[in-house]
Amino acid sequence: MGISERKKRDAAKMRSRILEAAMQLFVTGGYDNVTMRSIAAKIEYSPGTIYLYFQNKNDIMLQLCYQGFERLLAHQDALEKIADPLERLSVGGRYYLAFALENPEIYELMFASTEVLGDSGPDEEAAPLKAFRGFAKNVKACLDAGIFSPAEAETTAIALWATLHGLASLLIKGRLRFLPEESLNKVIDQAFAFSLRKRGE
Amino acid sequence: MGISERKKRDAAKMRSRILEAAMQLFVTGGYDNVTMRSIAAKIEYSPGTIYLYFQNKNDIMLQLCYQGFERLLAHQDALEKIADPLERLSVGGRYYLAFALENPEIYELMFASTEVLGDSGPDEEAAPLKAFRGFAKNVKACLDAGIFSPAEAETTAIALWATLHGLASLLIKGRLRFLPEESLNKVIDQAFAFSLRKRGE
Amino acid sequence: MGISERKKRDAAKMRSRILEAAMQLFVTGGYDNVTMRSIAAKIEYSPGTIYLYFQNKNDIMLQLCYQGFERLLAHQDALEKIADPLERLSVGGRYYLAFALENPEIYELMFASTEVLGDSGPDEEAAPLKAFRGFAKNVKACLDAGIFSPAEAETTAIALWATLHGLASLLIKGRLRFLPEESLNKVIDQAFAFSLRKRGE
Amino acid sequence: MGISERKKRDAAKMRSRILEAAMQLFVTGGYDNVTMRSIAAKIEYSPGTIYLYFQNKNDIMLQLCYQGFERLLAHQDALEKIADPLERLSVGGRYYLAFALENPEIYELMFASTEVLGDSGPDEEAAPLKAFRGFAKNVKACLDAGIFSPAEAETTAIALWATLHGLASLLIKGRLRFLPEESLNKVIDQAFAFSLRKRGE
DNA sequence: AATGAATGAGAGTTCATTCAT
DNA sequence: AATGAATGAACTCTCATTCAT
Repeated sequence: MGISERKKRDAAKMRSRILEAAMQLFVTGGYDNVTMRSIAAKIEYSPGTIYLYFQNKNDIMLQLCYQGFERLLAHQDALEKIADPLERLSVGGRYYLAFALENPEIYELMFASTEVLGDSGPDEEAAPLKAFRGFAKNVKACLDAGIFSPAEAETTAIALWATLHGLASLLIKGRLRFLPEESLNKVIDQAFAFSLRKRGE
Repeated sequence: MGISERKKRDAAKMRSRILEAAMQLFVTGGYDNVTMRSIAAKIEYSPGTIYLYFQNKNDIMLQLCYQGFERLLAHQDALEKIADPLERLSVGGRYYLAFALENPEIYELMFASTEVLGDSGPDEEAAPLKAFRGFAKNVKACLDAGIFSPAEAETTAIALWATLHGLASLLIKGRLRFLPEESLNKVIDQAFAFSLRKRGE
Repeated sequence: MGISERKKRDAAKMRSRILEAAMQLFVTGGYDNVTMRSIAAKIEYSPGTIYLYFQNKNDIMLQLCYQGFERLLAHQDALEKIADPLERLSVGGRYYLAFALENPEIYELMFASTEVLGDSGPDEEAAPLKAFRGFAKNVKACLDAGIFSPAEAETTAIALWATLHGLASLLIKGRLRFLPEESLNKVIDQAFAFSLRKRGE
Repeated sequence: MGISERKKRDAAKMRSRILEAAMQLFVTGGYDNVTMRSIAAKIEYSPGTIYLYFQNKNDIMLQLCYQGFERLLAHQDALEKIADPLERLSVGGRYYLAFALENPEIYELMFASTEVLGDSGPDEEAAPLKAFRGFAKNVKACLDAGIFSPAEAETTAIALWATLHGLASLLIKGRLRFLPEESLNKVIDQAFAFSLRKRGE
């Protein structure tokens, strides 16, 4: 029994190494930089070996995607300590944006690619959905606290999420580059604050 | 003169046919599905012929992109008739979303691709920027009318644009597929309305 | 009759323009820079037109080659004024080298290409042969003047020609680049002088 | 260990096969006749396979080039046995010429192509330079022995090398085809002898 | 005489993937 | 479990040349 467990552990380790290598390549040079060959070279195994641990290239990217969600969710969990719901939402949003801008490639993979997550059925969307649920919970708290006008929590959450995702996406793709560098952060902050504006503000 | 004009027309027609073919392929399977070969096959010409009308593959995608902007801007111009600024903004936003959802691939090309528009300098961003400026003008009108709290028009415009873009992007990429189909439209409407909520609403 | 003559003149002019354009392109960027398209563009005619005046690309290069020989022969003719045969040979050689280095591309075409002159029969070699004959005549004069040991003029001429051509070729192809730039000219001069050394020198 | 060695041998064999195929194609129809596809067809492998053994087409030609230099240098080494410096030079020269005429295409690649060796800096010219150095050493011996007039060894060596290269090049390119076939060899011999003529000869 | 649209063949190169060992 | 040689299909793009007009 010890043997089969060790084997399992070895296999998991190998998967990790492959994912780690893929991630580094991915961050460095984008999707096209991740070739099965280059991953193999990085972990010093042969290309064929990778296929013992992953079905194909897409499978690898998918796992990378899920890893990204896990990191994002871990961030979100840390928010629980913050008592004020609006503050929680605000800090969470900033986290989200920071994550996107620090890991633009991964973020793209997670939220803006069809290739990897594909047109999969609704059930496979578990990861993005889970991330959203956490977010939505915070929104609901704001509604309950009377910070936003009564509305469906989901609707409001979607609006806020869309704003965040939109900002992230526009920034990553350089579509806000017309803004002067120095005012960029301020504008982003204000834009997000505008979305969070309370009633009567 | 009749001859040269006919030739010009023929050439324009050919460009149209190529763009049309490229578009169809693009919509079907994304950027990678558009190969010079496949376009050629679709229009029943040899691959080389395409290079008589376009510099290279990127040129084609760029033109497709510009066509998209033209259509979008044309839509925007039609808004001028609407007197009420908030209504104008609201209708404009819905237009924008509808455009994105009706031409998802093109929309992606326009606002969410690095490949085609590239990492061009701020001055080359003319087309997306122009679209934004029209939008920003409407936002300013709302501010002037006291609908939103006094704030920098640009900031507010970016926030609203980001929301729209975020909604479009999430929808296109199927990230909101967890919503029941029948409530989708309502939710989107409400989400956008939330973003546009007036002071004290 | 006037008409047909004008037409002949026009045709000749056209051939000249094409050759001129081809030459410029050739000198600028080598053989690969001369495409039928580029020639056509330069003379502002369509590619097809060129085929009305030349059989094909090779034909053009061949004519360019012959032009080169004509220029070289013109140079040689100017030598007749020099009385001293060794001096004549020396000056001629320097001319030859200078021509090669000033027109490296053309020189290559003339003396170091199979593609253009091809494996043509001995009779088509008229031009290079003629150039050689002029050279050989000067060599013979040296022999007659007792400057070189008695030997067949042709043999001696070939030896000297080979040296010149070898120098030209090595220089053009950069195979003497290991020599310090400043001593290059001196070495070339001395090398050629060595070949021309008189008996007992 | 036996296995890895066999693999090494197999790989070396494969490289040889590719080079051999490339060489044959090269000799048949020059540089342009060597296409990756044609090599692949000749060795009955797929085009991609070649890239497992060589970086690209130029790499293959480069190796062919180096092989040529190795063979030439091997020839040169064999000269050491000859005591008389002039004789050594003479035999060496004949070797050189014979090599050039027996391997005209390779010779061209080695000494008269920019494409393969390129416009590399002076230090990359190692191979041609090395060949020249051996040659220059023999020339120096002749000078030391008083066979040629005192002069810089390098200058003299260049003069002689140029003659050899010139003869080789003119012959390869058929520029001496006007000579009657039967006297060709005699003339070449004499021409080279003329270049080697001693003082007072 | 001139056009210029069109072709067809082909170039080098890259890659995910497979499979005998 | 791991290899790594091999594939085959695909890619973008270029060019000399032709021919109906």
